[in-house]
Amino acid sequence: MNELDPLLHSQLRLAVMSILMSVEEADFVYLRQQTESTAGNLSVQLDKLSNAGYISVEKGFQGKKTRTVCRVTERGREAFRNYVETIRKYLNL
Amino acid sequence: MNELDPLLHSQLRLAVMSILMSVEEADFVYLRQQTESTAGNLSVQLDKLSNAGYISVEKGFQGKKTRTVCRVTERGREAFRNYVETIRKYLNL
DNA sequence: CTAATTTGGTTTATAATATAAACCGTTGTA
DNA sequence: TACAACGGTTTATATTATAAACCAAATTAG
Repeated sequence: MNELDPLLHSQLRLAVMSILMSVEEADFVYLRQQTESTAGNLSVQLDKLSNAGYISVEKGFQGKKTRTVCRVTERGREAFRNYVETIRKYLNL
Repeated sequence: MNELDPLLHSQLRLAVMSILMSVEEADFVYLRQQTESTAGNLSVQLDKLSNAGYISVEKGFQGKKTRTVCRVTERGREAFRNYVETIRKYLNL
């Protein structure tokens, strides 16, 4: 039995990756709404995904308001696919 | 997005449940071998699953040696199935 | 027989993780 | 000019996973 990538085996980070896998671009506010997480928690988990190179985080402006846009990187896609394959074995899927 | 049962969203506990779902009875030593976990870790996680009523743990003897046999309960089966359904949404499966 | 070693665990300490609370700068608004 | 709201970040806390230390019984070695 293989190890489950600890970076992905976390409820919130998995939810974020799940969204980004299907959407290709999502900002902080949207992720917060979809995941129903607190801003602090989301911020921390985005950092971790970013530091791992699984997502890119771009801070820009929407008019005068700041806007943080996230995208999954190719590395992130691969890690996600790999996680899916691994956990399928645990779930007997 | 639903919550992932924290009792099952743990590498080792999920591995144990996965095994028990397909085997219907497994002892401590077997689980230790299959999961490649330390005895301490396994002991703790079995306790948690047991306290949650997800598995039954029976301590008996095999000749003169002690033998701890585990089985998944109906409650455990249901929780596992539910976990699978929930995480499928995260994984887009 | 007695002393080590192994087996099958449990208990306890530690390290890592997730999460929320408190905070901060900017921007609209009363 | 305050003061609330938005978009976050940083820091503190509580939980969790994990390994290390330990224990009793059984086996093996001298």
